[in-house]
Amino acid sequence: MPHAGQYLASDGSPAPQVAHARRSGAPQVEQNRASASFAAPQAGQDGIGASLGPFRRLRPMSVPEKPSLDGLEAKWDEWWEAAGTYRFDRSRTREQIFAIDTPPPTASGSLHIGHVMSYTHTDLMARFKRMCGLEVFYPMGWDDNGLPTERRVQNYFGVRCDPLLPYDPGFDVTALERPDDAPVAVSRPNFIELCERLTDEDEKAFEALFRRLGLSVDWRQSYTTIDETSRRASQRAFLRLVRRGEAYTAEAPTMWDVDFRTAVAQAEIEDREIAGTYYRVAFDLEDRSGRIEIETSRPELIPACVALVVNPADTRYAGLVGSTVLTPVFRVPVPVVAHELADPERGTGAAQICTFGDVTDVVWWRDLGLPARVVVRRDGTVAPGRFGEPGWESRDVDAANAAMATLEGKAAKQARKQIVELLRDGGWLVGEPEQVRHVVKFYEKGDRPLEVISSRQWFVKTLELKEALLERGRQIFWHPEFMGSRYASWVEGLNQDWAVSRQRYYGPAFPVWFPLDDAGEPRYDDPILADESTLPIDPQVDVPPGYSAEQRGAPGGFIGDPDVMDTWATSSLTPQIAGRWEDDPDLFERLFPMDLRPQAHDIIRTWLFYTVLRAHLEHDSLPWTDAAVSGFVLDPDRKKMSKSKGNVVVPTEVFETHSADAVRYWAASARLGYDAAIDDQQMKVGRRLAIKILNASRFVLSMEAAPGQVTEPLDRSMLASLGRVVGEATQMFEAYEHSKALDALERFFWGFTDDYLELVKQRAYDTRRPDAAGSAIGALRTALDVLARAFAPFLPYVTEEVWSWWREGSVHRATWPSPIEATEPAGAAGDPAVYEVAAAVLTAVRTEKALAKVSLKTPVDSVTVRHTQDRLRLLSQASADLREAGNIRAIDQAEADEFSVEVVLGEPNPTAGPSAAPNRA
RNA sequence: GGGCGCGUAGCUCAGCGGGAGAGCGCUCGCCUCACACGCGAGAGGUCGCUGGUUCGAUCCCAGCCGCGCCCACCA
Repeated sequence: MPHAGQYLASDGSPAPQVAHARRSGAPQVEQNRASASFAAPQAGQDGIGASLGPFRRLRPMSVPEKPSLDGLEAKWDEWWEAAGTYRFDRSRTREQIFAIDTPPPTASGSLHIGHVMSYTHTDLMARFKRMCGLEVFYPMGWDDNGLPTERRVQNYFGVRCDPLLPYDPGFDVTALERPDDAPVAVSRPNFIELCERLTDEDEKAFEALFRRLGLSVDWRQSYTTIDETSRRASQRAFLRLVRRGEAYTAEAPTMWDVDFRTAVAQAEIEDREIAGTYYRVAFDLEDRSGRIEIETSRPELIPACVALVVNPADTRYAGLVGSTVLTPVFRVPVPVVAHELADPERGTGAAQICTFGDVTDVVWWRDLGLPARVVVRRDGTVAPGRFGEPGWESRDVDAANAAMATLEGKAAKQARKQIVELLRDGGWLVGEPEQVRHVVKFYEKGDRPLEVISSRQWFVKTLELKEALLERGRQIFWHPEFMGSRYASWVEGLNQDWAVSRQRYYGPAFPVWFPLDDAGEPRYDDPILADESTLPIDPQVDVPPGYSAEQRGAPGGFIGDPDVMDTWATSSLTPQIAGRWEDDPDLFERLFPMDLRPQAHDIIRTWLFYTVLRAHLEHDSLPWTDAAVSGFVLDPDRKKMSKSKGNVVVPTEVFETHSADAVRYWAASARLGYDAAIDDQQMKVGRRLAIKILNASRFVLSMEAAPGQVTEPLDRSMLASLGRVVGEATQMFEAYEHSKALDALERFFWGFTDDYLELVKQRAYDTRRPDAAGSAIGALRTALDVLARAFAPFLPYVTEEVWSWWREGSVHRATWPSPIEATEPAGAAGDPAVYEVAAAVLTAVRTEKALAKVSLKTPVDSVTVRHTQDRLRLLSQASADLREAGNIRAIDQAEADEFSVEVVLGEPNPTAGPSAAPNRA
């Protein structure tokens, strides 16, 4: 990792060696800032010499002979670090600061090209705001806690966490013996150490990649979601939720992943369509007067059936509501009940209510006050039969338990197969099972359908806040605007409070203990909360106030809450964490609420939503004013990239192939909110632009004549046009339309090199006319100065390089150009039309030459331009330049309504040869 | 089922009430003293479909078709 300290040690010089004598002094942020006030060369003086003073003495115009993109990234990354170019100055007040709530990428696995695009979008805005004079707070965070890391550690080291094991201080993972390849059990503290070790490596790799991308992050502000600050903030915020009654613990049915063995929240659930089977099953009425048939895809839950439900308006079942049926196989008497949610159109119109098959079951169970008979355990297997016990009534207890014995220990699929046999044998299976595809809920990271399992969890109240949260959403400035509707539809669809506890290991613990009663049973309704001043704490290690360590687990003593927080419980506090909430109130006050939340659209319902929720509850405010939402990166066939498809683009490879500036150019061409295809061609275009900037700058700076006052109408016209473009780009940037800002600038720039440079080239060389030459060079340098700054957010490396050839400090601390500044050197504003019409005629001349297949050097005997009087008058002001650029002997004008150009070519240049000459190498 | 977005040149996309555009790709040409990692030019489109509003519609309105995404208590 390039690092200022290391650099000093190895080089002995206080700043990186960048081949410029003027950089031999230690770069200072203050100096850079001072140079930011430097504007374009002033009219009437030597714009270069006057401004550069000491630089000119030391090294008059250091422009490389053969400019290249090679090596720029390493060189400037190092220099920016040493110079502290992107360091945040915390002495600024809130109004002077632009604070960004950077997304902390999951530090487990690898960064992909989607990160590259999204983070580039953020960096564009950071650089723009910084150049506009705002002090940008742009930290980086790493999201290292949570399941992805645990899973990766398990696979990487071949271990699994066993919380019952004691810590082994001498544990050496490299010496692990793994007979049978089975995972080795390690203690929770040892497991966490492994998590830290692995994420630490990833974080280094991530930083290297982001530095290469040229993110203008202040790396001193970095945090991780497992570090002490994050844990303290998470625990503090949680304690306050509990104290305010906004979080509570309860035993309740929750969505549960049987593989990870943890509760999951609504936000982490996704629907997947999978193959399934509908079975029609008969329930006998207790009075033997008939049967009620239901359809179910989960017959294995029949032992957990507590009622049948029909719609109250369904006449087919009207007389049956209130009667009792016996469940098949298990002969459990259950009532027939009515509920609005029962859909007469589905299946037979009657359904079994089980504890619990899905969320609807929970609703019915709650609304109707039904008992619970749970048969699925936390690992997803069927529990032993308990029929005959209280609450487990059966008309044939032995048969019921015998049936359960054949199901016990089986996972859903096997149990289903087994019970279908029992149903068939008993004559309860009606007709043939029907194969269907149906939608089932999955944990987004899981492989098996979710179960609904009752367990004790911590919840944050969200349902009662729907309206307030919708209003918060309306207060956010969304970029693009339509992303606000995603947030709204999510909030509207909330159906459960946020389950924030996870039965996992690698995350902030709940700063809570539970007292044990005399029987040693935890009193969950009476938690002992940690003191805020002691945070962060680990309730498994630390002892609650008023207790001694020996009382842990003993009757009358206490136990620590064994769970950890949902990863979003921490990352929903990124503004508070990065802003050192409560740890550094002075800093926090200067940052919060922040300005910008950048992110991708897939985590609106998680990260964005939860962040809004937390700020609402804790600060009664929005966490930031603006949300900039990037789209996804698709492969060239517009398919989503995934490892399984093998179409994943590795960021380091595209940097190697195209350069970081080129990759940024591609990313900047994509608008916020819209998906973008990975596009090699677009990166090549970006690379071409970067190289063109090098060459054009070199060309302009290598002209020997002294820059002078910009007096020529064509020069003034070009600057007027530039001023207009700068104004447009500024407006676009402010509207978060970076791609349009880039487009406007790029369009101007190519015209600048193709037309303007060609038009004034000869004059700029003309030593016999110093005023005319000086006007061209003055205009060229002003344009160069403005363009370097305007392109700086997009192409930080190449713009810094060309800036360094003749300017002091960093271009990234220079001021964003203003339209006035661009046109100022021309005195009064020029008329953009001179440039426009001259370029149009030049193009017409070129067209003739191209169609005649002759060299562009070919002389032109005469050109007749027909145009309106106005335009012809403007054209005359550039006709000398035009004649030189097109090698034209005479330009005639004729008034006409329609623009047209007549070109009479002269004799071809004898050395170049006409198109007929086959003199190819 | 509800919502959002998108359908414009081979590709990626801009435009949006009155001339259909850019870049790439393609074709042709040019070693023009910054750049051959370059320069110049050309060809190429009933602007998804159908109606409506308008003097006039790619652009506004309605409906339809197609694609993508988000949301939803589809037993």
